[in-house]
Amino acid sequence: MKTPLVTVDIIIFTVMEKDLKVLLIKREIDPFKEKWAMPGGFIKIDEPLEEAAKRELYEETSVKDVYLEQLYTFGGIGRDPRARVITVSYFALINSNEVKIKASSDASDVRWYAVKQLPELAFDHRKIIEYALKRLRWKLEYTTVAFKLLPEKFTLTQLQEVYEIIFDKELDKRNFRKKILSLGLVKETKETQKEVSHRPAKIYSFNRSIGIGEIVEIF
Amino acid sequence: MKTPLVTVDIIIFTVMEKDLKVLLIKREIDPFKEKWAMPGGFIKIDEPLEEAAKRELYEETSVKDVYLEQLYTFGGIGRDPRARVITVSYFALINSNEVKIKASSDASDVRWYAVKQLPELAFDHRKIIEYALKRLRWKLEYTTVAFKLLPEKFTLTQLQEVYEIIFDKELDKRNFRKKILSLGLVKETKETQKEVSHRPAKIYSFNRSIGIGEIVEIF
DNA sequence: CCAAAAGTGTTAGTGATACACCCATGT
DNA sequence: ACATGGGTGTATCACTAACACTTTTGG
Repeated sequence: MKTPLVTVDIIIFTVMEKDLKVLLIKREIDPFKEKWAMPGGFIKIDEPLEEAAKRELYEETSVKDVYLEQLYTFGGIGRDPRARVITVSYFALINSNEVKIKASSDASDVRWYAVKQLPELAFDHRKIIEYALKRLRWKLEYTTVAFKLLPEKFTLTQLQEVYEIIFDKELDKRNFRKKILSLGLVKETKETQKEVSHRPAKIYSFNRSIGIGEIVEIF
Repeated sequence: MKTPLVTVDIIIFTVMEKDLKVLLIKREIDPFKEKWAMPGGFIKIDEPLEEAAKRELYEETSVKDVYLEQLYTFGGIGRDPRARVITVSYFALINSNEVKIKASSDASDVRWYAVKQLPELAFDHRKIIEYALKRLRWKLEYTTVAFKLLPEKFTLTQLQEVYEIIFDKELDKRNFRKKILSLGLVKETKETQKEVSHRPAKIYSFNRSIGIGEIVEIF
């Protein structure tokens, strides 16, 4: 029986330099040579899907330890000019600290692009990124995944910036804090910001008694 | 290159006889001979995924014209004892009127089962149904899909019953009506219920200016 | 006139929004 | 002392939740 090929693709987001970014790789082979694409590739016959996604991400970008969830399976005919290929796409988040270490890990053909300034993309990857972006906004509104875009310890202003950047909208500082604190999502640490030329902010950490990705209506 | 096989499976829900039901088929061949399974099967090499889902559903159960959306892609190794099989599952809703015509369409080995009384299921289908049920509850809360479980014209009590059955929880009649009417989800028709031995209810229809499945916070 | 389900308003409480000033630190 | 971002409270409005009786029809 003829059966389609199966790939996984990973769309990984981070917040960096006050911008929402995705990690892309420049293709070195046809089809779509020289175009940019999300990390991904064919799955192995004895490999679970999510593991394949992690493996491809690590092989191609040296990025690991990310929040990962399945996004959608794209299976239109003609996605790939060579053959029928079905791709199971995964949605990943990583915090900007780890990114600094890993993004430049190999050649310069792996880059973080601001989602507002994407280059020409291979396959149907633009469509996939748009879909992922909707999911990301939804996830921020209704779950606690935002914390996966921040390091272990953060200030409330940093947290608010994550929301503002992704929603592309300013939020009221007082109301934001009231909401986050009343939901008990974070706990204070004893630390404060260092070496800032203004009043230092309190440092918080995520309240681990609430699961990351758990459904909590935030806005 | 070795590549997995790809199937689609459809989990179709309806509300019937004051119960939430799913359509299952008794398998006539191994593996899992005599066990019940969701409709589905291998996709064709030149067939879009969603079309494959519709085709399998129609071939196996004569059910068509359903609300259909992709649910999740299950790809664990060992799902199918014969080979590596990845299944793209679809989530479908149909209203109980159409069901009456079509459910008994062929042999008695196609049956609607109450989700609370499922028989022994093939493959990982129980897990898939549980996942679908969570999605269904979520969809009812945040979108307008409930209307896909009702005929074109319905009473508010019928609508409320759909919610009560799926949430497995009683709702306040006055508050429910206030909410539905204030969201403008329905419009009154000129008709009323006939041949009931009590005050006849007004008949409503879905307000088509709001898309089915559109996100609207209902509860 | 009885049974059955339809239909309808008010109140109290909770959460959302809008808004402006003082505080702590480094230079 | 000034510049910078950190941190805080209150009032209004909208929405939610709880709750019981009257209406219309058929039998």
